[in-house]
Amino acid sequence: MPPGSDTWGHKIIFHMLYYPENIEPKWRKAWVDSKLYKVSNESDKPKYYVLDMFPYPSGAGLHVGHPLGYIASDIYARYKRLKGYNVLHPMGYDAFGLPAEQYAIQTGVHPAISTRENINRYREQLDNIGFCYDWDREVRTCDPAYYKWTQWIFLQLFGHYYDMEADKAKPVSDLTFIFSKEGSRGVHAANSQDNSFTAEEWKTMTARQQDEVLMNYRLAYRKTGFVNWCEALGTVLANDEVKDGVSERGGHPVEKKAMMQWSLRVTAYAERLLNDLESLEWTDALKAMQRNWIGRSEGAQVFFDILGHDLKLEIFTTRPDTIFGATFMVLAPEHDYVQTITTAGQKEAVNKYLDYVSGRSEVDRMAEVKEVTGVFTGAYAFNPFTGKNIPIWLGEYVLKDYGTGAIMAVPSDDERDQLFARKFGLEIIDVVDKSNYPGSTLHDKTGIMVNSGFLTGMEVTKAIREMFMHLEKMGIGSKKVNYKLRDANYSRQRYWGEPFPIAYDRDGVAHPVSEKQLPLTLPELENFQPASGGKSPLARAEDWVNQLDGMALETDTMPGFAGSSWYFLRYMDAQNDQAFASDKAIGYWQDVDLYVGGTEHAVGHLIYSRFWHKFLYDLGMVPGTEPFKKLINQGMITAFGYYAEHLKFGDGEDILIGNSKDLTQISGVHVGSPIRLPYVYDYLDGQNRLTKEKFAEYWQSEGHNYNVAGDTSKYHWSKDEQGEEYFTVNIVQEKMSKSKFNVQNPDEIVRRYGADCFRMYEMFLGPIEQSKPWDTKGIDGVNRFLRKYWSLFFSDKGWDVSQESPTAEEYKILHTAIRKVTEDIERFSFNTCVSAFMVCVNELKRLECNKQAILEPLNVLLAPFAPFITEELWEKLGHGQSVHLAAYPEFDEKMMQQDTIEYPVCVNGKKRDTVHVDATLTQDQIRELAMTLDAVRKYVTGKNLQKVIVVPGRMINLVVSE
RNA sequence: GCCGAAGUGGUGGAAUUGGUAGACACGCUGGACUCAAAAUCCAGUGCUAGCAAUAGUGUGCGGGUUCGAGUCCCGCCUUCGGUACCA
Repeated sequence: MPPGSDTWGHKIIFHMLYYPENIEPKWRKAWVDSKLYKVSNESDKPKYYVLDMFPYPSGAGLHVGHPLGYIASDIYARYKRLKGYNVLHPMGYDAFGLPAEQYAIQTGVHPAISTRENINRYREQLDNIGFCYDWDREVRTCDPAYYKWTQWIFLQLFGHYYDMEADKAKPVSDLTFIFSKEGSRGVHAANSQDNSFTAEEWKTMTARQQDEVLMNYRLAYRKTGFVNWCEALGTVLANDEVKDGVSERGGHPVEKKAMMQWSLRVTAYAERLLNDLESLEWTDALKAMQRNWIGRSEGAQVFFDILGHDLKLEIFTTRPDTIFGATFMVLAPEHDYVQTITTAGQKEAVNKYLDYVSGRSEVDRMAEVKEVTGVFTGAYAFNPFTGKNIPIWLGEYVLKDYGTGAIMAVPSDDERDQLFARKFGLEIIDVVDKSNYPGSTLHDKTGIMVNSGFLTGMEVTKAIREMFMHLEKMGIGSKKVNYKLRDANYSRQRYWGEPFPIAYDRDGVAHPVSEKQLPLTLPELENFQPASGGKSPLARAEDWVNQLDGMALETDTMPGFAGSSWYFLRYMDAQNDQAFASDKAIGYWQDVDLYVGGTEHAVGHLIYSRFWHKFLYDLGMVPGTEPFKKLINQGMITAFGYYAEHLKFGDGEDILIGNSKDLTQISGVHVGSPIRLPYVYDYLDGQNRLTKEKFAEYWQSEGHNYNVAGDTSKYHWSKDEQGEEYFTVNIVQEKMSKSKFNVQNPDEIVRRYGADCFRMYEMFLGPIEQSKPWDTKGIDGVNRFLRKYWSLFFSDKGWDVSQESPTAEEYKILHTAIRKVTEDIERFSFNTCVSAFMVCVNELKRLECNKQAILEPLNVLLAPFAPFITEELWEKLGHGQSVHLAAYPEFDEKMMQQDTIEYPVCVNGKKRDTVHVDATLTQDQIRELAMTLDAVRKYVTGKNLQKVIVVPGRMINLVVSE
């Protein structure tokens, strides 16, 4: 409807009605022109840093799930500004990543170009929503001016080792100095392999030998790691590109392949990462996830002799007390000793088993509980306590990177060991008597030792202590702390990531590229296919690789978490080309006060960032040991997915609609997956059935035929009593992603309802931390609210705001809202804030309140949620300065006083009546009053009144028995 | 498997410390205005029985603690996130 008249031709004053399209573009521009959201690094105000987890700019564009957290943090940032803080609230892009490279391989479009396009689109979409970001501080991890510093920090990691005594990182030059004075004896440092050498030996080593020794100590170091290798595709695959042991694309076999990889020694920081969790305002759930991820356990490192070899088998156990029950050993299939110790007779069986395991993912290996697998190596170890030779097996449930990759199996006291022993007929000796501890599980460290030599008769806890002493005395073991946390694999055989500032000489010794040469930029490439042997495409850019005289650059690139581990520091001083950020800027902003992002980053990103931050702290480059003081997780917005499952075909065999060849071709969907029917919702009947008739309509409709075939004659339809042919559609909630055709873009909503409505609707959907399905059904409610709010300021005459003094009731409504909204913002309950605004506006409307003394503070209260409408009304109220620079309204308790309180009257906990009670009455007076009520008499007559419970201000409960 | 979270009307959700279950919305039903529609406004709306007053029942399932349990305890079920190369 055009503004100015309605369809009857009646004149209306157009600004009396709320049209976001008349308001929002105007303020969007005005705020840019006036640099309203520009943040200074100098201010008398207290600082507050509100950070969003920056997005990966995918080709599907920003979807409605992204802004959920951004809107919440935007509201909080605006709220803090109104409260008088200098608020840093920046945004940027995590712009390196696999999808852009995949896209480049498919289309030939350079990742830099597609990424730039995606970023531009993201920016447009973000701008639409009215965020208060200071865009002058934007960062892009793929920008050389940014990744120069990612490379620089890597060089620091490369150039440092972890001194366990000082409990901090120190320069590798300190290490070489000590080695040349005292040899390895003088060093207590985190390392990959224990070495022992004298100062003399150190000095006589070749450069290459010294380099190998130092590599064991560096915080960024090289070691052999395993990758998912797909021979058919000639490339290394990410874990989520592998499904059931085959590549998701094409279904080719995938195996584990050993490659020399860079790693980061995050384990050196394990203890600090664990201990410092306490100081953080994170949810207990998140802290628990981090604790479990770090997985600290105290136990014993024990060495067993291997018969017929000059080798010691190192194992880690938390239950050294059960060593008398250790009847066999299990090694990870990838264990270094496997080839050495396997006997000729077992070679074939072992190789067959290794083949099987190489196609198994770690999740598969851990998740398999019903069926244990393993193979005997033919070798034996010696158990010095029982004096028996015990067989050494391989088993996939033992992982190479956890502990030492080998365990002593105690089948009596470990469930998996027990399953293993049962399956392969291995000996089981009971060593712990738990009969005194009914209800305790195998896992509990309780019971009395039996069949255990000198430990027999001891309590488990005492036996553990006793055994530690014994092992040390015998010189075959010691107390040790083990972490589940593993060093981070830091190499990717990809193009679209940060190049390593590392060059190898002819001996293969790694040298840092000089800082002056940073950034070491990516070469231009035409072809983004991996190079031969699964190497990064960079290996094909020979000129680039050999640009340093006599040296060859590393061709792998850094992983996604490199750039995202420190980006929050760059925002503090984003333009700096002398340092990653100036001391002054870091000194002012310190750390992130509030960090908002998804739980999916609970362990990965949040462990690595904390690790980098602690490292930079050790180097004196950041003032605190933790980057993120307070953190809240936003839930995911899911989409509804519609699936036709298990359709019957002709002979009764379970199949899908269409044929499998089409499916693979059209969407890459696996055969055997349920078939997706995008946007089918409108065609379903009440029981979620799609009838044959409706299917035809669905098929005709635009854009719906992603993976269904139009020829329905091949389908097997179910038939109901009326002869109606149909199949049932299952509705599930799932992640939004381009490949699922379920991405919902915010643009359309913003265009139709305005940004204010979109912002408030996203908040209104539910608690921020909960995942929930996207559905626009309820958006009209928020839209009506905004129109109603707008209408408070207008009457038939047009703009109509009164200067009258408000009544007590009006003040109470306002202050109820101020209290509720403020409390709820503080506890990040934004959905209930929106409800509180609705209640407030409903009540003011009922009173036809148009008084400035009420509407003005309310407008400021609403400004963080709906920045556009409030700015417009603020201007109309006669203010020359932005509402976003106003002062937050103060709550006044005096406005809340009430004469009577409404009490529910319950009998045995069930509500039977309500009563209004004078607010000044005491508890006893209320109790007496309750007895006189008709409703009470009815329930009490003829029964025993046991007692009357009065909870002041809350409720009255009568306890009655027969 | 392991770690973490969630489960409340037809739908999204509220109930902050153990104290009126279903706030606020959507949807639906009826009504007002209109030639009609849209928009707006008013009323009703957990379920079962009943004309009604009312009664019973009700927060994933099974137990328990309590005057009182969505909330606490024990045991399950289902869904979602992570599980180390998606970001």
